[in-house]
Amino acid sequence: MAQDQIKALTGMNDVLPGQSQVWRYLEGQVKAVLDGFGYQEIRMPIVEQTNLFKRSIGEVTDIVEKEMYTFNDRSDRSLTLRPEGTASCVRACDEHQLIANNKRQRLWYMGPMFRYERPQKGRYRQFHQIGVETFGMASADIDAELIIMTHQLWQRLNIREKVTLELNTLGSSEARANFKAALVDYLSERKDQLDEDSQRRLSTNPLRILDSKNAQTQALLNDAPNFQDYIDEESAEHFSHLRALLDAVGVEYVINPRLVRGLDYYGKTVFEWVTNELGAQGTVCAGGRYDGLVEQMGGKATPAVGFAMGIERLILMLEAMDAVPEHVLSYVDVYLVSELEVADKAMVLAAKLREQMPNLRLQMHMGGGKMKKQMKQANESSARFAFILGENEIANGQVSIKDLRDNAEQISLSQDEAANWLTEQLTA
RNA sequence: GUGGCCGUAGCUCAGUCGGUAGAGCGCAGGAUUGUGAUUCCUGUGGUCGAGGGUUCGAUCCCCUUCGGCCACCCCA
Repeated sequence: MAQDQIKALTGMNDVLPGQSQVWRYLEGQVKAVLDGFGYQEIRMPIVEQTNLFKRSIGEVTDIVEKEMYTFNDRSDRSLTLRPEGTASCVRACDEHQLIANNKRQRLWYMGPMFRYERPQKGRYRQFHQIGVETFGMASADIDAELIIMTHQLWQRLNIREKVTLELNTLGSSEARANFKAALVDYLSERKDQLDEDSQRRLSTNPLRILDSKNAQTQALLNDAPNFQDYIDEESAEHFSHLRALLDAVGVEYVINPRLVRGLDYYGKTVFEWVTNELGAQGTVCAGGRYDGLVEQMGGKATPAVGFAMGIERLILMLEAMDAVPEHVLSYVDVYLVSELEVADKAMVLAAKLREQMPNLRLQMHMGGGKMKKQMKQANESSARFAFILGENEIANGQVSIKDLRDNAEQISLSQDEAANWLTEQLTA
């Protein structure tokens, strides 16, 4: 290997052939579920004005303070590679009047996000999310729909048993502010008993202290102010409505009063799907309600709920659980080999088959070579069948077919019958 | 940003108490001029992550640096 070889940047990964098959499988399953619920795709730019993220995510969050890929372009404007999708989505919806006058929208997007963090398992500097955002719907039924939708996805992906839904409500901004003040009062008096990180969070993001992994801090929190005493009535009703809907549909959840979420814009419902299959990065999908964000960003007050899931994390899960179906790795149905003398006839047969079967995945051997070599290529191609053309077959208008998976007897068919026979085999 | 572990062939790893390296798998060819996945034979494989220091001599010891993995912080 060359020493001065240029390599991919830290935390930015190539998705190689084979891996990409799994990505396409996952994306396909997600799209199928989204289609089933009538959600529409929206595609936003990957780069935005830096201020968009500062305004939406919150100036004092870690994302904005130290994790953004921010640079000046040639016109000296400050631009940022998006660290998440919600801000861009809200911007696009407002800019194009998609949510004017509380018009309802159910939207999704998929693509790369960028955060300058130290990579570790399930966390990369360029990572990929599938995000879902809904606008114009204030009642808890849409919160429930989103959760039910993800629940259905886990079932489709066969990972349902290994993910747990954690649920909480953050209440109204007033309730949250009151609670935050009380919490800060309580903890400030006991500051010396807090772990170092939590002491810092006391001034930056006190609610996050609830999330602390430090045992002593958690013990201290047992006697701290309880959010139940601060929650506003409307949020409490919203939450119980959501719970009733999930109960009715049979989606199980765990109430986690200490689930807070890092971004400033969340209020009322927050949820996370977590797993212990992935080491430290156990959150596979997370979201919540952000009724205040659209207005905060200069639009009209518009209720909104959404979530995002991490594609890399889901793929790690699929692999950890061995939940990738066999057929996903196959990318060829038929591998066509031929003797050099009839290679042009093979081209003609391939063209004919492709015309008759638009969905057929047919790969042709190129460059001739010995039959042994061609068959070896066929075997490695993931094809189920090798189609063999030699002078004998051409003389009889036939094609020989070998099943590469089981050791069935090789057969010969008339070339005209091949398409029908294949259709039968591949749909069986 | 902080901490721990690790960098030897395409991959997984061994090794040299300091004398410029080896296995398995893979890959290529052949046994088998119309047949893969099994078997057998042959071949291909490396500036031992990079730079510097000590030394007659460094892949090995020391320093620096880069990269990877995992964890903290934080998040999908």
